[in-house]
Amino acid sequence: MDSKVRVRFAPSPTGGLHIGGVRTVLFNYLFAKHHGGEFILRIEDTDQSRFVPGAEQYIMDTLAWCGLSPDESPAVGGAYAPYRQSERKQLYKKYADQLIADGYAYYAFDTPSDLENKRNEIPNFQYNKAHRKEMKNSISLSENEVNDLLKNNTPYVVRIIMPEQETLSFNDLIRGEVSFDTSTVDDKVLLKADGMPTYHLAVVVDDHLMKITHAFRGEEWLPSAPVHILLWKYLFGINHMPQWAHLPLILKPEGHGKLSKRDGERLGFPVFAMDWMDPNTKEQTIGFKERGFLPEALINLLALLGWNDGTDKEIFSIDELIAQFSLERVHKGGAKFDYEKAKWFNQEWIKKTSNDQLATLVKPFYDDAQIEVHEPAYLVKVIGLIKDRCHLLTDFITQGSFFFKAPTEIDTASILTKWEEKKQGFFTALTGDYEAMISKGDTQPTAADLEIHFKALAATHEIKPGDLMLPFRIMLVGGKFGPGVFEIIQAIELKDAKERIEYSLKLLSNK
RNA sequence: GGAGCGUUCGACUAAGGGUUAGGUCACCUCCCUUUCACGGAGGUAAUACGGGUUCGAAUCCCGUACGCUCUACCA
Repeated sequence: MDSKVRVRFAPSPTGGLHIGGVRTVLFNYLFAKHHGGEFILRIEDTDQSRFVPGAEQYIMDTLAWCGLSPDESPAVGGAYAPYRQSERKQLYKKYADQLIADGYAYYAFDTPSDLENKRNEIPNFQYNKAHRKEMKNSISLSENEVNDLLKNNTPYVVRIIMPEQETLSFNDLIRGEVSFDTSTVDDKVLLKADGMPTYHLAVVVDDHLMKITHAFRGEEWLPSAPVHILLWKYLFGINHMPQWAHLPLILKPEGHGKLSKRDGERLGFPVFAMDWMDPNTKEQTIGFKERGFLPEALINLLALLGWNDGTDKEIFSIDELIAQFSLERVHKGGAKFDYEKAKWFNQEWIKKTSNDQLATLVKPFYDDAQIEVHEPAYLVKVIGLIKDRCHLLTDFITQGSFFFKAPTEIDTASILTKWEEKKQGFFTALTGDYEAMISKGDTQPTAADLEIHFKALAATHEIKPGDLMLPFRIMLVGGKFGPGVFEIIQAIELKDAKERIEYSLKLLSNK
């Protein structure tokens, strides 16, 4: 048996965490835990120009919320620290030097504008065998020229020499054998002018140093795989290379292409796991968490986007996912994201969650909506009454706020279509009866008792109860929704019910 | 342009040479519900196209089309 399974998620801290990223984390995590291995978080902050303060913390907060905490990370440390590539900067140069010494890489002194000019001059310009002799580098220049440039501290990058017409293939855990002709990829930069490695060098060096056994990443990385394979071959030996798996992409719900932050804004659903505010632009992006998703539901729906266990089962806990997960059942093709189905997953998880737990989860949403919850037990009771009609935690506000304060918006239009004098009389009598019950001290009638009383009163007024139910409901909750009318009264109690009826009656008489 | 990868109902997917191509979301109908939901019962709806191989193809092979990704001193 091989050594212990070690996988890593290696994001660059440039902004909020997209659900595609969360799914990459998930598959890493599931694979690691399924095999009793370790999951490492490594921060790839090699591009200083794109560094966004707070993004790293956001990533860690998101993983914590999702319940996908790493075994090793910049925050918790580990045997292979540091886990931030910017703090590992000095490590990479020696490998770049080694590649140059071994003839696999070279210095290139071209300035950004040199490259830009070249690209403008030659359509589809590639820095490769065909053109590298036209450029300013240690292949085209004499040894003396190169030494002079280096001595004068001329900025340079290190580029890999892509061999010509060498077929490179590897076994992708998801796709099977994939092969490339090395001539189709250019001489990638390995070490930048600022001394930082590019992704290509850093990923190989760090995966080696951190003893990564399986490397998962998005499908968009497939075309650069030959560079990484070559680097493994040159630096550490191809036999030590981790097993690669390129994950399918999460696509836009309509049209084509990768799901992006913009799609969420356009179509009105979250794309980031949690709220994210860009510290530079102050732009706010909504997250699944704040939209009212349970982390279990987000994990569940992401797992089923591109994977299934081969049965009809769709609801999985994280432990069930760990037990069942296998890369063989991960799809090759991308999957379109469907927000309706996402909400269905959340609804299923709301149903699975106890009322007590839901109460603590829902409470912050009530606080944000400035709805005061005096008694936690009352909130639990309300949740029991409305939970079946909630898809999102935020639905507990729209479905439940009237339990805490009388509605101010009353759909009087719906009452007025069939409103008549005798109904007015009925409700006036009803408030009278409620008043009498209150003064008798009978403040806690059951829903069943209230219904019996209501029907009896309707009979004396010679009105069918059915003609009264809808207006009654609207008076109590403001609109055509909510649980049973008498259960509502039982919950909000008689005094409140009476006041709501009176308020609506006043509105109606003004119309 | 080049390279790589992909393609089953509108969406997520099952079926790995033999099924009336199954399930879930969405949509429609009905039942339940004196509201809205939940729940229950039904329904509409798919193997991109063209060639092979085979007694038999969604499944294997070839071609075509379409789509996606990459083609930065970004990851």
